[in-house]
Amino acid sequence: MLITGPRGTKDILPDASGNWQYIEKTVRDICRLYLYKEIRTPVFEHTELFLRGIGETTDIVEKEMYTFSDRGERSLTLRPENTAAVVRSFLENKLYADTLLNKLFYIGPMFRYDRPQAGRYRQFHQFGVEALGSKGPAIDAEIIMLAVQLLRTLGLDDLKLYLNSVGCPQCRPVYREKLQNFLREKTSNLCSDCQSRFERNPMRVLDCKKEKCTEQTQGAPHIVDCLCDECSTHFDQLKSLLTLAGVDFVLNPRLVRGLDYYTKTAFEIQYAPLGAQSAVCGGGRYDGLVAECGGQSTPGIGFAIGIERILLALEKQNLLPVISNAIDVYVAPMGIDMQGMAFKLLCKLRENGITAEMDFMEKGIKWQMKQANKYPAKFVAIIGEEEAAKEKVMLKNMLSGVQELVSINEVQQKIQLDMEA
RNA sequence: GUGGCUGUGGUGAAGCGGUCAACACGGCGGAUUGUGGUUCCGUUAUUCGAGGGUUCGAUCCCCUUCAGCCACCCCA
Repeated sequence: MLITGPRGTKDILPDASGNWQYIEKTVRDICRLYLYKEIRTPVFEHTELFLRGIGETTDIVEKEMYTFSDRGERSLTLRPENTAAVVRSFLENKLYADTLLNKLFYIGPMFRYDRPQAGRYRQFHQFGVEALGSKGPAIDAEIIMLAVQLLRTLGLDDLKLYLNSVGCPQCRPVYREKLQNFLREKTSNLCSDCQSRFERNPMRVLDCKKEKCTEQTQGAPHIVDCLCDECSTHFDQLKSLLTLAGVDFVLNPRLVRGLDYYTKTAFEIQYAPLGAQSAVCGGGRYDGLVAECGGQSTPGIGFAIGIERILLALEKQNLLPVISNAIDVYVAPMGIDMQGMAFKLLCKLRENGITAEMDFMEKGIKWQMKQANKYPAKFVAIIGEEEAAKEKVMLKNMLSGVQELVSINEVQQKIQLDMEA
């Protein structure tokens, strides 16, 4: 039996890597436009970072992390997300000393021990953005616009932007208690998951998709009605900024993020045709995270986009660019004796920036012509005994079928002339 | 982690107890040994995800296992 790749991992094969490069390039272009700079952090961190950053009772930490001890008995974890690591790096490298506002992005693999499904892998890739330093709503709006513009640039519409505010340490406990009071006598009617959520994280009950739970939560108090003045003003300002920017959004009072560090703004962008994996982008504000990681209290906001899911969406909509294998010249030696001359020509063409290929399989002219046609090649430079004797090449234009005998030095000129035309 | 469906060549797939394991694409060879895209011909699965069992006989039935997909959970 062959050794297979681990469950939930996927090879990005030659035919698909072009699609990844296309997305990565689009991401980088947009980030340049918004002046977000790339940060690259390690794929593993001290386990402690995620316990503190993401929250010990979150599903990610409780059951989805790849945690192991290294040979020095350190507990390490393959990053399940990258915000905590960016914050760690921000503090460790004192990025706050360089500028008041740090605008960063990352793109790379993340790891979660989940049950695999289409659009859900154990090693998956996220593009994410983090802005550290500003507490005002304008940066929230910018971040959301970046996500929206990226998805639009890729050609995706039919996207829904859901928005909510989850409050801050001032107002959230007040809301939490209100919600618990509302749910208290209904707990017996909730699903078993929600019964345990009632104590631990009552806000997640609102997020439950089970019909009986949704029924019970009809008329539940909304957090947006319980926000403190600061959070409420922030939320109102964000909404008006987004309206000014011309983006549609849907207020979703039930939207709760799964990571503990979120405060105030929470948002999610969904692409409905992906079914259960429709959440294509998720993010929000995390004003408490930097302090939680041991730094000076610094506000922050960010989001992450799942690249596999974007790819699925683009495939579904037929929005992926066609990647061409076209080449300028195929050099075809007729027989092994001509190989040296062919190779010399090949090298010369490439030195001059001409996309060229030759036969490495030592096949006949017929096979080589077929190959040339497959790429397709604009020209084939045929080198037979007769041509070789004269230090010349039979240059065939594959489109017109016209061929002429030219000297080795002329090949390049002929091709460049054609390329300009 | 729970439940369901699926697993046949490089790919897309028929077959569902005894077949030579269809067909299509692709690959390779030829017709056309100094010339491609069309056409035609030939060839391409000691084997049906892996392991075990039932049976005279298993791709087909049963069990185990692995993997993928779908829903839940969670999330990007």
